[in-house]
Amino acid sequence: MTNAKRGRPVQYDREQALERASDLFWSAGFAATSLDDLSAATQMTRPSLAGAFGDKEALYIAALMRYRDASVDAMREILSGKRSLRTELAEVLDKATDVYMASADAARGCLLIGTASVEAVHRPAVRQVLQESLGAFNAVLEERIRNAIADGELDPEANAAGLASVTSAVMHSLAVRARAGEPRDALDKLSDVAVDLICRKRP
Amino acid sequence: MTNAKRGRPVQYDREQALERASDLFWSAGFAATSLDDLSAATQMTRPSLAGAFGDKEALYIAALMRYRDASVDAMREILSGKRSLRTELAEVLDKATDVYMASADAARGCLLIGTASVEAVHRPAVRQVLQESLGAFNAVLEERIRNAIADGELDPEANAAGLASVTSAVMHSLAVRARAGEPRDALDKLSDVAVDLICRKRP
DNA sequence: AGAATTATATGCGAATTCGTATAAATGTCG
DNA sequence: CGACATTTATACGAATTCGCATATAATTCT
Repeated sequence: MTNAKRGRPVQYDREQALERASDLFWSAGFAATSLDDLSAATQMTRPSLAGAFGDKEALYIAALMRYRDASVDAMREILSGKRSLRTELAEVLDKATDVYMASADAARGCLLIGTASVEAVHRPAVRQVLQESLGAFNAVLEERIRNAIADGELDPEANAAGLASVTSAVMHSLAVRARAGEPRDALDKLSDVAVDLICRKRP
Repeated sequence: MTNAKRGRPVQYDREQALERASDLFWSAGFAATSLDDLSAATQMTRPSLAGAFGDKEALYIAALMRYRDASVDAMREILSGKRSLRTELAEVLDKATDVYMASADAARGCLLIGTASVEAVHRPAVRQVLQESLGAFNAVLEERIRNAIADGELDPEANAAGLASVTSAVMHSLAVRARAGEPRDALDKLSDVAVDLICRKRP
């Protein structure tokens, strides 16, 4: 038996192509990004794109998932539990804001919140990825908060799920506000207040 | 001198046209809504649309502003100060969620957050409307919270601007999560926790 | 009544857009 | 070296999309 790859070998780098595609989707959104744009950015012809990823929606979803996986990993790393919850949460929000405002031009916010939200209504597959992704971020937060309760940094009766949900809400808002053009210090103020509120013990 | 309107009178109702246009933009977003769609929904021909509103972006912006003005008014009405801050904030979030999930089909969230965010990056005019709108909602919240501090419902040292910002964040998140397909009770839980957190007095 | 003014109706045209069909290229296996 | 498998290159076609150009309708002013 033989097991080597038959046929002409692929010339593109799948990961790199996804990254370039993400860049376009991230700033212009799904609907305003054409296959020609994607073809030019990835250096792949349209038939190659189709062969590698399927149609435009499939490529978009692959880009969303890659973004989410990397982002969830980065968040989990920060929330290692080595430092206080307060410190780690502040860093999560700070680093998220870095990403949301990273572009040299207008801030692009979060790929998922900023661009998948629009498509979610008419594209069930996108909606599902978005929902699952929001849930994934939230789960990481909730687990870390649960540990903080167990460690006594938060009150024993604190509501881990609820506090995680509020923390998620702040991230969603940072993403929206970044894309709306709000300045960095406005976003930082929100983060500061939120961390204070979330980490404050009961009266 | 004469001052009556010359020429053929307009047949369309500007307000109604804007409402119908908003409906399309709200569910499909700006980029995925064509002028033909808008023409069909408003019962106006494309030249009439152009004459009445300008190009597609101008029509979109008019729809955004109309939506914002109505929404800010509704919010201001609820935050009249006749009841406790806690009660009024809970109603704001509850009524907002009603709107975000009103559609018979997939939830559409907030027209501004759900659809203007994507366009904001490449369309400065949209970005400005979005930013101003977020600010307008926030200002109404902040004023009401300031009153609650003066009335003693909140601590005298409470940070009105900060608490308003967090309340805004929760609304942004409700809008995003609605569009992501999250169920009503998940949104309500977030609202409940947030109101508790925001209205809780210091330890 | 007729001229002037403004709105609506119809339709054209240039440009995009997306998927695929066909042909050429580049590798492996016998 | 030749048959086969798979990717890339080129190009086509059908459908949209948007703005405008031209023609028609409805109203007011003289």
